[in-house]
Amino acid sequence: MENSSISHRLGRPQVGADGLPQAASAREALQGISWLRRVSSKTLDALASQAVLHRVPAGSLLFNQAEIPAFAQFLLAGSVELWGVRGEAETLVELLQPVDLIVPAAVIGNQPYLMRARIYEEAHLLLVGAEAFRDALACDHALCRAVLGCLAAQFRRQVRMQKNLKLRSVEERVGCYLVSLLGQADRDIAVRLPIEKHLIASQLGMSRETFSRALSAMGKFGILVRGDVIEVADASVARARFTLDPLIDGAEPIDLIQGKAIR
Amino acid sequence: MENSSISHRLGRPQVGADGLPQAASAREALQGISWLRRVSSKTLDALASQAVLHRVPAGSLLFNQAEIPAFAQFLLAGSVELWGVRGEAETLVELLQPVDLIVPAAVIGNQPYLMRARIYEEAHLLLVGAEAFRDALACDHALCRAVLGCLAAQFRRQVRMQKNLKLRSVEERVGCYLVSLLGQADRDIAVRLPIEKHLIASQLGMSRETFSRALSAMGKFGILVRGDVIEVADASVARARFTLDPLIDGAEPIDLIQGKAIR
DNA sequence: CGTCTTCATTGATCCATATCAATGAGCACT
DNA sequence: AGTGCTCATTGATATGGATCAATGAAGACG
Repeated sequence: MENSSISHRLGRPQVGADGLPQAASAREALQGISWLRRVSSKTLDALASQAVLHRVPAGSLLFNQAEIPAFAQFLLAGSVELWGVRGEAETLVELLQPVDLIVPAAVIGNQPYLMRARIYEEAHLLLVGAEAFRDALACDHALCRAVLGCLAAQFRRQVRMQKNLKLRSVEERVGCYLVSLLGQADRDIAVRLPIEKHLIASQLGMSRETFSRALSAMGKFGILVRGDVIEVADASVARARFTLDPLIDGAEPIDLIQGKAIR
Repeated sequence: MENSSISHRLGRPQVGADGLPQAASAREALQGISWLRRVSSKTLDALASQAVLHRVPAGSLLFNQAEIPAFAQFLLAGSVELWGVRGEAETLVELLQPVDLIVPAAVIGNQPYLMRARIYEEAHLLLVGAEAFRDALACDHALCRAVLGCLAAQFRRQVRMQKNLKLRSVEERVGCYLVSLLGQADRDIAVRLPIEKHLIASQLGMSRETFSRALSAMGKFGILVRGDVIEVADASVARARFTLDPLIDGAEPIDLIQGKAIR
């Protein structure tokens, strides 16, 4: 894609290259997951002994809808598309970012997956046999709490998305999406779209064509999209038109279980 | 509303009347929650000592969006509307049925509610101070597992709804909704809509008018809606047109944590 | 360099769905 | 009976967004 001389705030995560601390072993990988920090070494050992560390290339199918989970999968690096499928049609339900669990809700209850999972950016996964993972949940309280926090964040992201879909028009969804990408800065911002446009369109619940048209229409609010770079001379107009709602657009902290220290 | 002579499969849950075993005390109420059955008496005692049993009339506001949870609320009987609100507009995200926890995701992480909760049918609630509940989660492993199962079911319902919204047209959503109400029977079925039409419309993500029109259009498939009763002479046509997808329309078992016996 | 492929844009068109407005039905209250 | 209320229906109309089809731009590859 073309690239102008803009150098402010750019930086799409490069597919394949990851700057994360490389985990040499499953044990080290588990150790490095911040929201597992309160889990005992013993349990981490037990999990690690059952675990496989996997590097999975972009495009790989992790699992399909209706499959019964074979593994609990920790996403350590890279990213994972979660697709809802119905016949020919499919929709991007979420794009999972590390570090997270890949649909623990299905694994916990040994229920069929409701979504198809595909690797977006080459991923580092840690796989634990589903049964072993459930056993660990049954044995280790701290692990259970950690997963509870993780799942709570996932639930809240779903609620946010349902509100976004049902309470906003296409233009608003696109506008808010872009504004949320901008961050704090107010003048002469340039940000790269983090993923391909057709993925954004699907996630926002519209066709690519509609998304494309909505992007051009953003010019009215001072947002110019050239290729995968969005340029904003003055963000105030856009911010005024597309007021972010912290109860829709906000981020969800994964690590909900804090120690007593937080109070 | 008018009522024909149809007597098959009728029975909207009567607002206010509940046939459930009346819990005289918080302790008994907790005891009666099947998915807490593995939680120790000690913890149930501890919770009960902090808990208040409440009977709340229809229409009451339980909490608003953006509020920080003051209580963990168990829905023992009745039902609760969860509304996503944005300015003037609001949408019914879910209608909670007993026995369930009311948005534990917010309570667990001490995060602002993303939804407004209102009593639909007069409800029996068990309230536990949020902090006390989090402490109990921190102390009791079995409770933690039970909540994990509860939350997993809630997450999966959200995913189902997002798929329903993004992958189906209005006609399909309405058709599948009605077909899922029919149950097994094939001939001469009459079922009452469980809730008012404007609530169904909001939950399915459409305007009341559109819902109303979609209902009349169901005649084409052998589904007649008269007042709040849907009558079906032969369900085969409707079932053929509106094939239920178990990964969208299925029910979610709340109690995911089974004992070893299940295997 | 040309070709193929993938992804995005753009235009023309159609249809689904929202919106606005009026009417109607059932129900509570006086 | 009459009034007002809520909820649902129905019609007319507008428009948002999907769909179909064609074009374009940017890599990948031989």
